[in-house]
Amino acid sequence: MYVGYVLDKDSLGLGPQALGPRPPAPQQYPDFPSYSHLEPAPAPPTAWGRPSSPKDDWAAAYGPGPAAPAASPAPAGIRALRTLARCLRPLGPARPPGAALVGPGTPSSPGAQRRTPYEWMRRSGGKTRTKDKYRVVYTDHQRLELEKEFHYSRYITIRRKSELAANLGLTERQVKIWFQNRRAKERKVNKKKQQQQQPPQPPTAHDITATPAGPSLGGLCPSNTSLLATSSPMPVKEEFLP
DNA sequence: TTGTGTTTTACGACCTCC
DNA sequence: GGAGGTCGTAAAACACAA
Repeated sequence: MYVGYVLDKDSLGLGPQALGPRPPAPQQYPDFPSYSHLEPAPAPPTAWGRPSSPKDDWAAAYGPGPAAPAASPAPAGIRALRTLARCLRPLGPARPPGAALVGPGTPSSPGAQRRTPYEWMRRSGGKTRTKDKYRVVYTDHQRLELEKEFHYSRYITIRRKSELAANLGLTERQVKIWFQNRRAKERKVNKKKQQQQQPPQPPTAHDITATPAGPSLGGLCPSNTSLLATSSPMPVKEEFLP
């Protein structure tokens, strides 16, 4: 997910606070003064319907019991919603807001949890990830919050990771991996952008030594550009400031 | 409906830092 | 040695053209 997606949320009524430098207001996190996006909203609609759990919960969550009910079977109007969302989202995500977040029978716990039962598949010779529900799809709310955090800082602190995981019903491992994937995605986008801007040239040492923290960010949309332009090279969380 | 391309989660391998 | 970084990749989820 990316800015375009977040902007989508804006267009859908989530408000401008969804992006950009966080206002200094409500100090929900004393050590994180500028962070205010975790409004006391209703519990995030996690795909698995429960708060973050220890890794050992996986087996229980994926156990023999019936899977969590579908978040919502795609209604007739969903198509139209998707089309609309796509129009609003140049680099749109795979799943638009409002669409079914998880399919029927979606496992109630993702990430590290699924490590346990599939261990034999991945480790042993015939490793395959083709057991039903190899991965979950994060909810819009989860992605939005992760995106906001990402736009605040490309690298999440341990403390924020904990908080975010708890608030979003994810594991810390999932948050960590999400950030890793998000950075990878950003690098990919930047690389693509760079290649489009300049004609093909043989790789130079500069290309090879480009640092992840510094590249021009925000090629995703105008608002993102302006947002990131103000945070060069990288925003620094207050807890890291002298 | 189906085939195909893209995006999103998740992992393993490997590296660096403390 | 453990945690977390990048990189490469697998596979599910999804969009869309044919």
